[in-house]
Amino acid sequence: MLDIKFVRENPELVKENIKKKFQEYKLPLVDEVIALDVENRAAITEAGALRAERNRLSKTIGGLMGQGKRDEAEEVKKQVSAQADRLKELEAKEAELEEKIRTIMLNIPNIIDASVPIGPDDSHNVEVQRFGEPVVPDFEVPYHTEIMERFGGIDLDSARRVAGNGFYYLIGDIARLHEAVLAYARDFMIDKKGFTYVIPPFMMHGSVVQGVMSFPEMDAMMYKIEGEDLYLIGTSEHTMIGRFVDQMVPEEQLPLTLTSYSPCFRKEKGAHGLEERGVYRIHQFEKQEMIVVCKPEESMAWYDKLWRNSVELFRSMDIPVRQLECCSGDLADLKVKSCDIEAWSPRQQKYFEVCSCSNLGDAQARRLKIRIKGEDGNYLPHTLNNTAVAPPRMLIALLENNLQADGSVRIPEVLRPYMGGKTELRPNN
RNA sequence: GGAGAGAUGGCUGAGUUGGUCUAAAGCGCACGAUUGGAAAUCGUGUUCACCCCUCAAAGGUGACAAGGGUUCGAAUCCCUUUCUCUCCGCCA
Repeated sequence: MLDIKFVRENPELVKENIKKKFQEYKLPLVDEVIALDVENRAAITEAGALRAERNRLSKTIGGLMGQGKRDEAEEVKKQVSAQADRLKELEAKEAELEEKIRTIMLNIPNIIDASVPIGPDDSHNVEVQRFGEPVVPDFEVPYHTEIMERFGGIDLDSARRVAGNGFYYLIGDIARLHEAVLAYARDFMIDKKGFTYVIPPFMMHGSVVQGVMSFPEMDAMMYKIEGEDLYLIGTSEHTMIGRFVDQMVPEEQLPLTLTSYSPCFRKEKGAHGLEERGVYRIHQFEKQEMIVVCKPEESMAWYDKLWRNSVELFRSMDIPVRQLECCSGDLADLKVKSCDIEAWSPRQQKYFEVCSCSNLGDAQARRLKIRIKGEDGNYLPHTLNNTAVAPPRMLIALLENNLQADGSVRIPEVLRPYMGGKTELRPNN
């Protein structure tokens, strides 16, 4: 979310930015919101003057009452009452205008970074760099659930009976591999990158949900607990960032470099390709996440560090990846710059998304009123987030890339301590 | 889940028969005086958002958990919600 003052002072820049994002239909919003802002400030000024007058008269009444001059006090009361209607009218107008302005501001996209490639949709995203050789083995790589089944590692049929489509039982070594990946990623972020490990709440109040996402997003993603004002989180970012909403953070604490673990629950309403026989897009998964809150001038450096962390992490598990930069049209409105880290799928012989790294600039901080108490005054920090690992989806890449010709799966060295020292998984039969 | 008590500035904490609350006092912090330097002492200052404004200053409005209500006027009275503490119950 942009600052209304910024829009007021730089309307042309904001419009240029909207064009870059191929959202021409939003252009009229700029002039509209500026007009509403003028009206709103006029109302605020007039209401302020009326309240000042009311406060002054009320004090007079207090004085008169104290002296026992009841009749005179009654006279002054009438004067105050005379203004009451106008003030009420203005207050209603203020509330209405503010709501309208906020709604529009939420729809005006953040100013994207100058380096973001321009394009209308995800087909124009740009592959920046590949890391590791995308190997195509000379044997057939089966569908990921089939690999898991060879180890007796997955039961989707029972999961469907118990919870419905989009859930899974992971069993035995596959379940253990799932946890190994999370534990390794956690330790990687703690020990190698110096991030602070956090386990946040996995549920939150409706007011927090409304703070961290828009209504359509909420409707499409969030599960609600019946009879309670509680929602299951769709990502730990919800409660990790929610922690700072309306807070003033001392500058000494920056940069906040956090790595959080949580299960994630998503309705995936309207999402195509909720696959019946896989764990690619599902209602429940687990994620190790990176969150950074930093000074504005440092956010781009952190952005580069964050996506490189993901690359390093995946390469250490022998998974080839590439960095795919989101073009302007594919960039969510809140984001300044964003890229996906995609893992190589030998079966499909293409890359698929496993991490998403975003620099939100100060948009999220402004929207959620997260502020930094600095030496030279207060300011809005920049916020960033990135996926470390999100299994079971990432297990698809892990299994496919480490599958051997004889049907066994090699366990990457870094994961072995978390697998009881095993070097490979052997099929049951 | 039941009963009771609470939520006030960076912290502690007064204020609850509505009216100089323009939120006491203390601590902390910043600056200054004093000192060879420091401690102690003394003095001054010390929330945020918004409006007004070329800038600054001055001024204005709002904010005492959140939201709503009563009133000429609410930290104070009423309602709803959230959270905290104590006791009981239940529980990994």
